[in-house]
Amino acid sequence: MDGIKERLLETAQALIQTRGYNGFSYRDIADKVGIRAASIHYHFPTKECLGAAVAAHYTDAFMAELDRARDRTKDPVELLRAYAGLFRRTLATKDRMCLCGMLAAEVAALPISVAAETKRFFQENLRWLTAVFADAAGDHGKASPSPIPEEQASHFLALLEGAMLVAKASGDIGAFDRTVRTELGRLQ
Amino acid sequence: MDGIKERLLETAQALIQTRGYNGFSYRDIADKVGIRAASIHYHFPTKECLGAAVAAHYTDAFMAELDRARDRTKDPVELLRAYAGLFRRTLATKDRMCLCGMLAAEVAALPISVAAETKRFFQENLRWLTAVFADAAGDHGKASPSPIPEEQASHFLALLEGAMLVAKASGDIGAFDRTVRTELGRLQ
DNA sequence: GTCTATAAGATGATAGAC
DNA sequence: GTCTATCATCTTATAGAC
Repeated sequence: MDGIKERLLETAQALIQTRGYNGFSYRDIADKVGIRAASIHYHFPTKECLGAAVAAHYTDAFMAELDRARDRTKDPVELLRAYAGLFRRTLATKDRMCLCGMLAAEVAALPISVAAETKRFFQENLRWLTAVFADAAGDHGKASPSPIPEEQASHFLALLEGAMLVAKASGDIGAFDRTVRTELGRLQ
Repeated sequence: MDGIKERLLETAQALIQTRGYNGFSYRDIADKVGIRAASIHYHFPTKECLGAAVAAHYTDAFMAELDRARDRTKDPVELLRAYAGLFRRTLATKDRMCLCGMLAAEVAALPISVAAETKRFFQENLRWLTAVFADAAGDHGKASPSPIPEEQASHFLALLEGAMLVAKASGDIGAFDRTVRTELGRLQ
């Protein structure tokens, strides 16, 4: 099951994360995997199929990691640190953008099924983050104006996606780290 | 001076903002402007020239608007509200991504001169925002841990760029508005 | 499952007429 | 300045052999 289909998915994912959906071709994948471009159509008949499969696989893997983190700890700040860590790993180890952050920017140019999978990534992430922030609010006895969990979630996700863009444009991952550290410190 | 060169720039800008640098062609521009694709090469010999000119023009116009805002008021929160308003206009009136936010995501796939202009946009924006936050810090007599203006600038820019991505993926501009309103309220 | 061959169209770019 | 014509190359996708 760790066959060629997975290698195609991972290679396509890397290409989308660095070049965008319209910035890669079947041939680019073929050259990296060591197969002919036409052969890819056997596994993924169209580029839309491939793109949707990549986005779905990415979202599922992402959410699975988040659920594992939730099994390890219930501490909200610790969970948010783990959450930010997922984004950091993408940026630091491969100099890639968040797959769905990239696709979100291009959403107007995407086939519908790819756009739909992109939307799902954000929906599920916002749901997970909202639960974490709602938990955190319950911890303290509602101090100060008590922020809305949904807005905190949207804020945190936007901050991380944007910090990745700033880091990529500046060529400085430190910018991402500083933004995350400050935000986590503020939440504590 | 409001001739065809400007129409080509504006059309190319709109295409990059919605489809990305690799998501449009000379023919796309030609169809919208009412000229043949080959004729564009007279004004912009290569796609790299065109891309760099679009980014440069965008950054210059953006900074010019910010300087005008600075002439109107010195109130930091009012300036940040105006700053966020520029991003909102892009998102709301044309459903476009910030040009350089889009290019930042694709930076690994860009010709060097286009990547360089993208970097300049972020540098100049961070410089402007840093000055605003430094001003704001001087207003009060250094209350609490006194945040670093450079980090506040990077944070604010990242938040706006990311909020645009979240809004685009969700198909909900309200998400952008809520994020901005909450952040401005927090800064007051 | 992967290959070759091929289609049908898009792409960035150039040459030369008007 | 804009056109037509043309180029070499790339792109997604299909058909059929192995």
